[in-house]
Formats: sequence, C-alpha cells, structure tokens
Amino acid sequence: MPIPNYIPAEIEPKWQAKWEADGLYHADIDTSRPKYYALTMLPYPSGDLHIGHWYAMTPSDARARFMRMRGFNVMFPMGFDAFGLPAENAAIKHNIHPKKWTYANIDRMRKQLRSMGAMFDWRREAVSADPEYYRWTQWFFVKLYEAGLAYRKMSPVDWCPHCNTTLAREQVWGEDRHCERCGTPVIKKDLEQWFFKITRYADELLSYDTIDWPERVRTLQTNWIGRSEGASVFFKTEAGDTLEVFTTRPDTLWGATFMVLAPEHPLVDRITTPEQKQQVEEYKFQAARQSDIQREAADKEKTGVFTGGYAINPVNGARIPIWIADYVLMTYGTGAIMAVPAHDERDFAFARKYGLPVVVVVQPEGMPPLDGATMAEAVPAAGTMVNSGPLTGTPGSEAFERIIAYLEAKGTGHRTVNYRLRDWLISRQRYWGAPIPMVYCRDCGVVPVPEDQLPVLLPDDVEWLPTGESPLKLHPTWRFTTCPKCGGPAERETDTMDTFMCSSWYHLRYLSPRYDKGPFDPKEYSYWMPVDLYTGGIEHATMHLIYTRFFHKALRDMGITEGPEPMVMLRNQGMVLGEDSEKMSKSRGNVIAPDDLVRAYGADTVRAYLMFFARWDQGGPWNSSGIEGTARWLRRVWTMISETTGPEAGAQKPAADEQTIRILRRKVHQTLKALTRDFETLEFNTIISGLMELYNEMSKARQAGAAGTPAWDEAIDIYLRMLAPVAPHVSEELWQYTGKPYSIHTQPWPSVDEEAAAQEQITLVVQVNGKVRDRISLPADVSQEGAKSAALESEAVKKLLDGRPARQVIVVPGKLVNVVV
RNA sequence: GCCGAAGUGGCGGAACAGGCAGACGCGCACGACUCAAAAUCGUGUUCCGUAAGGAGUGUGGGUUCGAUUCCCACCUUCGGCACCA
Repeated sequence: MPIPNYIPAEIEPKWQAKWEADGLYHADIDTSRPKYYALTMLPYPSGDLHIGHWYAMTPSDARARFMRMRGFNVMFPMGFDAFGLPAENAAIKHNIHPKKWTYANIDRMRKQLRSMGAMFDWRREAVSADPEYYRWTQWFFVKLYEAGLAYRKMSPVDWCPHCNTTLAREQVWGEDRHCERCGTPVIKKDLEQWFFKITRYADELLSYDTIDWPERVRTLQTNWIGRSEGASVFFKTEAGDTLEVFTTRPDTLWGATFMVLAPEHPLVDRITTPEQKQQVEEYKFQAARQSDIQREAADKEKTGVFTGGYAINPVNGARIPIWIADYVLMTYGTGAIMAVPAHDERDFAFARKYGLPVVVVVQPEGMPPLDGATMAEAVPAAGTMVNSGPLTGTPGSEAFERIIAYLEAKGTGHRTVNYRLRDWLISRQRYWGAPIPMVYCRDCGVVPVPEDQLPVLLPDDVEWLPTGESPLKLHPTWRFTTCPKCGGPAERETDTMDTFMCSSWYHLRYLSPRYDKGPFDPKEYSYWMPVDLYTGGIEHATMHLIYTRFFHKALRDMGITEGPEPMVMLRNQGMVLGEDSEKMSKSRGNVIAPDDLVRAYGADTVRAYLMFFARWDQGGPWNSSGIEGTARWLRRVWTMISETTGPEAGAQKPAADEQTIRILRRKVHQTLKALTRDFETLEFNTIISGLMELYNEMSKARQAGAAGTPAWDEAIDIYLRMLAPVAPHVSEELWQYTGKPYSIHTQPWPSVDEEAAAQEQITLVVQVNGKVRDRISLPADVSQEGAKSAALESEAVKKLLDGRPARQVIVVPGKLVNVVV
C-alpha cells in the first residue's frame, strides 16, 4: 500500500462527520468519573468567525481534550449571545430584520465552528434570543425583583445619542466618556430606569479566596469596586438640618474650614440665603447644563459659589461656610464633603482660589512645622495630630481609630465604608433584547408578569427606527395588556434588558438547554457546577465577569444556585493582532480570515500555530510565514509515521544500538513529563515546541536505525496521544494508520516512565569565579566530593588556578561546580 | 496623578526552585537534489574579534560563590481608573 500524502481537506471533514455521528463528544452525567466543566466565552453572532474566536476557543479545546484524556468527564459546550445592538444596527443599515440577520449569522458560524474540530457537545447549545432561553432570563428578572434586588428609579443616566439607548456605567469608557460599542461620547439624561442592586454584594465581590483567577482581573475588579474605609460625620446647619459627609480622613476633622455640596444636593435650597439665591441658581443651572452637554476635561479649574449658609463643626463648634461646587459629585458618598484644605489637594486649590482659611491639624514627621497661611500645597501625608482639641498629640498610626471612637462616643459620627461601584442599569431603549417582564397598572402599580405567562414574547412586526423611544412603545398593540393582578387595563414595560443579563447565566442554560420546568435541571447542576475552567478575553473584567459573579451570589441567596462562585478557575487569552501589529479591522485591511487558513493549511495547522506563535495569555501579531513552520512540522510528522509504521513497517530493519534506544526513550518520557505540566498550566507555546523538539530527536533516532524497535513503537504511540489534543484530525488519522483502535480521543493520557526519563550521565558545568570554563560528563549519581575532585582535575581549571589553591568550591548536585579563587 | 503588567538575538519567543542565557519556530546564509526554479533535505546563525578571548537579558546600584530570576532607584511601552472626598 502506497504512503498517502497528508491532505487535511480530505481527512478533516471525514473525521468531523464520524465523531459527530458517533456522539464522541457527548457529555452526560457519569458519577463514576470526576466531572470537568470547561467553558469558553460564547460568541456574539456578528457574521463571520474571526481569528480571535479561534484563538480563544482552540487552545481551550486542547485543554479540555487533555482533561478528558486524564480521565475526567469533560463538558465543553457552545452557544450564542444573540441579542444586542449590532443586530439592530445592521437591521437599520441593510433593512433586514434583526432576527433574520442574527439567525442567518448563527447558521453560518455553526458551520465555521465545526471546522475547528473542537469537542463541543452541540446537544447542549443555547441561543439567548430563543424564547425558550429568554423566558428564563425574564424569570430571573422577576426573581431579582421579588428579592428586592431589582428596582426602578428616576436618575441621571448615561445615554448614547448614536445607539439611542441608556448604558450601564461599565459600558461608558475613557476620559471623554464614550459608548463602549460605537465610540460616541455619552450624554446625561434624567430617566426612569431599572437597576440591579449589585452594590449590596460589593464586599463579597472583593473576596477571591475560593477562586483561582488572574491577578490582573482581580485588580481590575477591585479597583472598579473601589472600596474606601472612612467615617460618616454629622454636621448641623444653622438652619437646623443635619448634613452628613463621608470622609476617609476623619483625623483631619479639626481642620475643616468649609463644606462643599454637590450642586444637585437636596439641602442646597434650604441652606441658601436670599442674598445668595441668584448666584446659586445660576451655578446650579450651569452645572446641570454642563453635565447635560458633555463632561469637560478632568483638569479644569475648580469653580463654586457660596450659599450664604453655615454649618457647625461637631468637634469644635466652629462656624464654617457652606459652598456648592461641581467637583463634589452627587453620585458618590452623600454628595457633601467637609473641606480640609491643609491636607487635601482639591480643597486646597479651592480654598486658595476663594480666599478660604487653611488650618493645619496634622504634622507629618520629619517635616518643618506647617503653616496654613504660607504653605504652597496641601500635605496629605499622615502625621501627629495638632490643633485637635482632646486628640492633639495622637500619633498618625492611631489617629484614625481614636477619632472614630471619639465620634461614636459623642454620637456625631461612625465608621463607614463607601464604594465606587454603582448599581447596574439594565434598561435599554432598544428592540433586539429580552423584554423586561413588568406591567404598569393604574390601580396596582408595578406588577411582575407571573411565571406561567412567561416568556413575554418579543414581537416580530416592529419599526426599529432610531427615535430614542423604545421601539416596542411604537408598536400599535403590543404594549397594551391587562394587569395580572386585577385584570384591568395595563401597559407593558417597553424597554428591553441589557444583553449582559442574558450572558450572566448562559453557563447554567448549557446544563439543560431544553429543560422547561426551570432555568436548568437541578440534577445537571449538582453534577456539573461550578465551572472548572473559564477562558476568555480580559475586556470583560469589569463587565460580564462582575455581573456573572453578582448574579450567582444573588441566586445563591435565593436558594437557586449553590456555592460561593460560578467559575473556579479563570484564564485570559491575549489578542491576535494584524501583521502590522495593529488591531485587526476591515478598514485597515489587515484581517486574517480563519476560513482561508483552514483551506490552505487545514484546521490542525491553524490550531497548532495559534498555540505556538505567542504566549497565549499575551497574544501578538500574526506572521504569515510563521505558520509555514508549523505546517512543515505536521507534514514531517506525517511522513515519519507513515514511513516507519503501519503497512510499510515491514520494510524497516531495526539496527539501533542500546544507547540510541536509551536516548530515545529518555527524550520521549522527559517530553511527556514537561507537556503534562504545560497542559495543566495552559502554556501552549511550549507544548508545541516540545513536540517539535521530540520530532527532531526521533528523526535522529530513526537515522540511527531505531524504527521498528519496541521503543520506536512506544515513541509513536505516546507522540500521537500527546498530539491528539492539539491536532485532533491528523492524530486520529495516523492513530488508525498505525493500527490502533478508534478513537485516539478516548485513549488515556500516557504515564511517565520515571526510570526511562532519568538521566544516567550528566553534563557538569565547571565554573571558575562564576564563569563557565569547562563541561565534564559524569554519572548522575556522582557524590559531591566526586564532582568536586573531577572539577578540580579539569585541564581548564588547572590552567586558570595556576597552582593557587581554591578559596572555596561550591557544588550544586547534578548541575555545576563553581571554583572560587 | 493613582493602580497594574511588561521590557531577552533581525523577529515571535524559551529558561519549571537563584545555577550552561537564547530551547522551538520564522527569517537569513551556505550546501545537496534539479537543466533551472519551487518544494524537500542537510549545516550554520546573540554581538565584537581572523583567533585567543571579551561583552551581553531596558538603565544605574545592591545582596550572593553565582542574578533574565531577589531587593532599591530610574527610564520606556502597554492596559485600567481618574475631581470618588
């Protein structure tokens, strides 16, 4: 039988069809084996599968396959995050219905996904725009509402004038505060919107004790949540109102020389005196207008207006003026601050501009005595408290705790924690999303749609003109309904949900995508959850990855889910850039299309090259000639195996000596050991280089006549098993060729023969004063003394010592000897 | 400004616990095969130097017998946040 050529286009579709027909990748509950839930972020069906999808998915697939060979019952599902703005924008642009556009893309992408040869269990596919899916998205909304975690509030919210919708705080990016999707700067609008109380979980979200997530993601989330410890302090105004402020520096309380309120603060009108009224009104109007138009750069000069009112400092009775200024934000803390210009940069700038007094109350060690009248800048450093009544002299290290105790004893303040995190705004004034399942009744008020009436179906016949009004509001009949409570006339909520709501629980729908008694089958949940390894891009660190953790914890508190976290281990891949090192985009013309690559090289080569060309967690620029090297390697492996095994093997005449066999087996088992570790830690680039290196070694052994020996057969067997997760098609084809039983993908991962991997001779590096001067070969079990004397016997050492005695000789067993003169 | 990550040949990168820097691949050079080219195979490839030898992991210092690895300071690049009290 002639040796066939390696033609990926022939073998890849063949095996894909067979695996699918055999249900090779079906994952079912099997309590006899440990489970492993491997999950990779689901794609948005935007049209074509791009190289970024391959980069995220195929190494994740290789890892899942490895775990399967390691004896785990592995589930690796796939689905589509199908609701969202791009579909609607495409609808507007091309006059195609968003549903049609989305489902056509899904069909196309399903085919492309199959060309990867991944071990997706397609029976578990879930599509978030299917009524059977969003029925449960809506059900979760109602559950959150019933638990008091969803509420409706009129507030100034971020609005994208291009997408014509509100956005969550997380979807507003950069200094110019632009829309995450289209880049248009957002504006502020006062709207009645639905929010989820994610802030209730702020503290719990800061704990990562039970999960193995990258430091980077944890830092991003921690900063985003922005916890600060401080104190609430109650000031009394002269009008008799209580003014609560939040401060992280209660130790500077005696230095508060004025107060500042946000212009929108509810007490401003009561505090303002008639003489100041006009000025205050003008400032308020300007501030509101400014936030309405666009936020100016952060470094703009501080402005403010005196209200004419005064407050009393609760610790020293000082009468201090109350100002309003737009550098104080209504959305953080209480919207009011005590200003301590001596020790806060912003307050200092404000005080100098408006001639307000500066009083020093903290004297840092090692600094000349501070003087409020002459200091050129604020001194925020900690130090001994001065001019602070009974607390004068308190050292910096105790100041915080002592002032809190003092405030709590006097009843004028207490310890508080504040967060930067805001509640999650989930209303969207768009069509292509899950309708918010709420009804407004004139008599009963806000009423959730009962469970047996879900889903609230999204109608197909809708005008999706971008008017700024929710398209569902313009539908002639859809919004009119009856109240589930009293049966009277009522109206539906016409906003739809943020798609991040859909993706917060998709990992649960995969468990049982057709289950109709709940969002998921509890039996499947208790077997598969939590997700053991979650892979995806870092760009979701402060969006999807925070939302899904919140979601899980909220459901846990309702008894729907179990355990502290949804995903135990998280790993992020980097990004594949264009050959010009720029982000790939159609306008730059640097897009690499995976379909073209599969046609030219086959999926196995594309998979292997994606794993090889860069560190997976970093990514990097694509290199068209680089992939040739990977293609060459797989062809060589094919040639070597087809020439030395299978029907051709009889032609081989083994002629290898013992030494060759020993070296071959050692390299095989050393590689196996290294690759096992690299698969565990997701270091894909060294997996491929290890396989290339072993090929090179086997090639040498073949020259020395190793082919046809039992050691050779073992090498081929182990080689193919190690190759299987990386290149599933070619390994399956060669596995069959070598006469092994179908399928290689149900084979166990080989085990290391430690004895074979052991090195019997070592190369000892001989250094003189830390510089390599010689290398000597010694038995691996040589004693320290033996290594030392062998090194001192070395010609190179003798020459350099030139008769002088060695001052010190350091022996590192198995590695080197350093002779110090 | 604050927080975080990263700087290694012409390029992507490797070095698992402080012990041979540059594995593996690309590119390049030379050779074999060929009438020739491509493909394929082989050899070489950090820099300086003909060589002996020397230098070398962003820069400067430190710890150590020994530092890409640990510590300090700085420079550069990238990412996030940014009047958050």
